[in-house]
Amino acid sequence: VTMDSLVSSQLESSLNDSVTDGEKDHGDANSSPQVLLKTESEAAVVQLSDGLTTSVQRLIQAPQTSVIQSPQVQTVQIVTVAELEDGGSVANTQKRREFLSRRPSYRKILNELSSDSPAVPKIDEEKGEDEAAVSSSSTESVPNSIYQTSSGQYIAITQGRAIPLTSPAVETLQGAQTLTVTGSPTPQTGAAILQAADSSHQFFLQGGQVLIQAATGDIPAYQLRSPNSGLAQSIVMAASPSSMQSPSSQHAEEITRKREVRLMKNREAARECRRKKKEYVKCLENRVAVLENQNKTLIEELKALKDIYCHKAE
DNA sequence: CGGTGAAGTCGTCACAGGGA
DNA sequence: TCCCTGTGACGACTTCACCG
Repeated sequence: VTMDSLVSSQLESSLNDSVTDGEKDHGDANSSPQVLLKTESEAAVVQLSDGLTTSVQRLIQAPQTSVIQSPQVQTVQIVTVAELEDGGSVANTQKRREFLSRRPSYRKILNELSSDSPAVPKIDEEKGEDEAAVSSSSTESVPNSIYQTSSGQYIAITQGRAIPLTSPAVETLQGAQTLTVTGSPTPQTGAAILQAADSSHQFFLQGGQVLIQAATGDIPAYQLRSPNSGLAQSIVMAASPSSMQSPSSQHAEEITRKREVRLMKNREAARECRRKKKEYVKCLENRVAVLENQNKTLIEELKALKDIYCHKAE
């Protein structure tokens, strides 16, 4: 193994791709693949023993004066496994895009990191497990989000599905009508069950939200309200498109609805992705701090050993 | 106090990859 | 092959600090 410098522990890519794991395998240098590392300005080229060439980026650079060159703790960050082309004929942007699109998800990366190091927190596979626990009935589920489409349809997104909502039994309340029709099996103040239009799903309205009919007429409008505050959080329209439109426009309506559902889901996905990305970056920063500390400790330890050795030699 | 640039946030699009 | 999900890119918008 030849290495010019101590490089950062593999962070970005899967641990399976890492050359060695400095935190874990201090005494297991033999199992590491052979690498030849040629440092360049920012990145370095690593040739693995199996002939695979890859680009390596140095995240943490050891001080130039460092004398620690133990092969056991040398780790590299593999940025891309795309083969390096001699002429570099592919445009930079294209390469960059290729690299970016091939990155594994933050969840994957973090979970792999966490499986290696218990200090690294895992990202939950499923968001809202606690919420799901609230629901006990098999037909009950907790919608991640309730939306109104531009066509006026009121839908809930749950378990990756968009489900239209309606009211199977409407109670009249002094000009306002509640869509909250059944009590929760586990009674909870302000909690309610909402029945899906296809009767296949019921939704548990959390946070004491109730659905109030806010307008009468051809297109009923509903508001999500908290019983405590009484403030309307949003106005939604629960009319079914098919009840108002000709069959010819239903197709276009369906396309629009599908598009809106897709946009909605993508919006949520983007939010979730950004959240994970932040978590991931935070995790990396923590790891950098840990490794820096470790490095510092090792340098001090080495200095102390050197001192002892020099004293003995004298 | 208004103009301005940097940084952050959000929604949308495009696309790769995985599962059915 | 199709559909869905995750994620980078991009533009629009907001917030904030700085400056004249």
